[in-house]
Amino acid sequence: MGATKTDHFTDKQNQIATLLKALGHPARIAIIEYLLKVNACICGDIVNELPLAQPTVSQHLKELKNAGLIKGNIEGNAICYCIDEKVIGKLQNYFENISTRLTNKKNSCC
Amino acid sequence: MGATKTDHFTDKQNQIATLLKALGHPARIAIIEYLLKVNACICGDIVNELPLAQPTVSQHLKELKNAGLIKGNIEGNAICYCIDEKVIGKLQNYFENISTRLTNKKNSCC
DNA sequence: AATCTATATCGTAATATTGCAATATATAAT
DNA sequence: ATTATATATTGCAATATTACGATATAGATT
Repeated sequence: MGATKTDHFTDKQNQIATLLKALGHPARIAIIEYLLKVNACICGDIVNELPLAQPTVSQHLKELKNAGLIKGNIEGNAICYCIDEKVIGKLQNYFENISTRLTNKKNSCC
Repeated sequence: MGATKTDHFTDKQNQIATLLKALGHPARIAIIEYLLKVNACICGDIVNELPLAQPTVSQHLKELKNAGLIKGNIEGNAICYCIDEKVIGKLQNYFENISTRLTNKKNSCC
């Protein structure tokens, strides 16, 4: 096999999994953190920041874009990349919800 | 290639990526959500909850355990699985931090 | 038009992941 | 001791991911 059985899970589960999978690689975490660090949208520059070849970076950017985590606007002959706040908010809420439910629970056995 | 170049990134980036990668599969999200839903540690039961064969579920549980997201205590001839609150808290903080930094930033171009 | 710069796509090799049948292990119950 | 139950491990096939060289594309500059 090798193909994930997405059809057996709920849409929400698949959506969250897709987002987290997209962030589940250090290069893509590094991209997100770089976009944050410069505190602006980046036009160019990303390839030079990462220890990976240009096609590899391009591929990682594509995956982040496909997952909806970043947006890319064409800006002259460069592309302006930005983090999508909404999606990050979604993830924040997801983990916040889990956290509160865990603290309310008072684990008995572990 | 095919092997992730973890050595080129910071420890923190690799740690976060490892956690998110472990959660980047709907079956593992479903496991976490089931552990939450029953509001207790689960001894047994998980295999019957998921639309996957027992060895597959066992493998997913192992990955969650390796990433540190769940803990498993042997309880008779079953195993008692629980979510590790600390690690979830870490993820919550991570996304909260990104969120606040994003709202402070007031995206200019996107 | 020719050239430069930035990014994307193609092709491909190396490796990792997903899923499961078969089998092993280990405790519980009879 | 034998059997039942729960979970893990092994082995393997199908598929996905990662990485990059080569090449394509597209706007900017000269």
